Amino acid sequence: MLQLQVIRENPKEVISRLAIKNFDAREMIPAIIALDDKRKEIQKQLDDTQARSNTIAREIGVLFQSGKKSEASQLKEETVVLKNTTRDLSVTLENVKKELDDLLVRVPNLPHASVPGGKTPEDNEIISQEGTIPQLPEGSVPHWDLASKYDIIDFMLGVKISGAGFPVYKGKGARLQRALINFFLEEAIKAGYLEIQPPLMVNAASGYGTGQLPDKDGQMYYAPLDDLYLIPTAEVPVTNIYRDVILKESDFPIKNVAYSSCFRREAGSYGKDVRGLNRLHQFDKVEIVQIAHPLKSYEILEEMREYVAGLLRSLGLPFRVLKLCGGDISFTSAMTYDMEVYATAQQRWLEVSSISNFEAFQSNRMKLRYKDETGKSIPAHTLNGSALALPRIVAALLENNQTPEGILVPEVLRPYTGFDIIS
RNA sequence: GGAGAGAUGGCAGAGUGGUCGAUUGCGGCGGUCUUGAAAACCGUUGAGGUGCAAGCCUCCGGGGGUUCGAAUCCCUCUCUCUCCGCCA
Repeated sequence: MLQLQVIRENPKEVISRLAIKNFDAREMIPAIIALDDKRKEIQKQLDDTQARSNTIAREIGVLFQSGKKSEASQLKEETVVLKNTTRDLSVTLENVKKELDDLLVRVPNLPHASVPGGKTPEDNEIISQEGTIPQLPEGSVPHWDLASKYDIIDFMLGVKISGAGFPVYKGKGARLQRALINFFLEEAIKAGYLEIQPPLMVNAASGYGTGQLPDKDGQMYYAPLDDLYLIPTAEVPVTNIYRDVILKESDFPIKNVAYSSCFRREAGSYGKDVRGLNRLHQFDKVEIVQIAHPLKSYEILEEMREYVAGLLRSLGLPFRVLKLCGGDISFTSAMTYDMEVYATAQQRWLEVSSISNFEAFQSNRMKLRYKDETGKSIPAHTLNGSALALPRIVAALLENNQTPEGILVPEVLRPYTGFDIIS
């Protein structure tokens, strides 16, 4: 969530920046400030009452010790009134705080000044495009047909075991996927990331920390018996490592990489978009997370974008980079780049990575701070990006690399797969 | 799943009703000494709210209660550890 200080200091700017995200905050922001004023006022009254109670309690202690019982019991009478006042003020304060918090958590992150306006994905800005879109041979088919032709991914078997959106990878399909995971992890380690193997289930506090809760609880699988959520991305457990942590400035930058399975209910999705590997309930992803000094976070966002671009280049996939517009950027993000690869047989771009700077939005919510040279606690900036999401990479590789002899494995993967063609 | 023990500052570990936000040690930071370092010695060192500041308020796992006053007593929840059971 946004820092109250930011809202109080620049209410007009906050409102106009939120308008870029198509969020109308014209009523909300003044309401938040008014509630905070009220909070301060009640807090002051409560503090004064408690200060008086504390003074009296100390005096009574002294009086008892010196045997002045009647004077002590006289003072006790005043405390009865103070106790009632304290209780009433505490209740009021809690209510105001809750009301304030309910409003605050509904305010999206401010988009960075460079984020373009716009309402739909069509308004996203195409920053760059590289790689050659291959000329496919006669009789080329989408990846779901290749999957069954070479018996490497079985969608119907997944339906039998679990349901739609839970494919079964077999043989060279499974090995290709495992090779990609290892390749992505090793590249990240070379780039200075620390590998993390996080839990795949998280508690509610972690869901709140990264912003999946309370908004998107319907998108996560939930185990009510144990009150645990299946992670939709490794971002959740990895970023929450740093929840309630106060870092030193010398700790920056923190670079973590994690492979995990990801689980998404994708409630409400249907149609051609969900065919084959395009959209799944369970998929694998390698995620990079950085915790950064606020002055460095945008530099790091670019570094992460360039890192992911490097992965796509080495796999030989044609890709483009989008800068998301205000309407398409997520609730928690200040700036997001999407990376899309071209799946030639489907003739469409598939999103394989989303790289975001959350600035202090997540940190503020999960109390992730660092101490500056004056000893003051300041929220750190958090960033993350997919590097990369597996299924759509697999889809694009299968489609783009198909030949009459079989599917060619990119050079860089061969040390990991142990084979160079799927036939 | 059954039985027992416990939860205090970055860590270790005192404190069982009255200036205790908390003794002490380690660690961290600053200094003295030293060519430099170590050792030794001195000082400093939790978080949040509010205020120009002094200060005031809150926090000893979470919540509730008793009391003029709770880290300390009571209830409750959560978690951790030990033993038993089960188990990749």
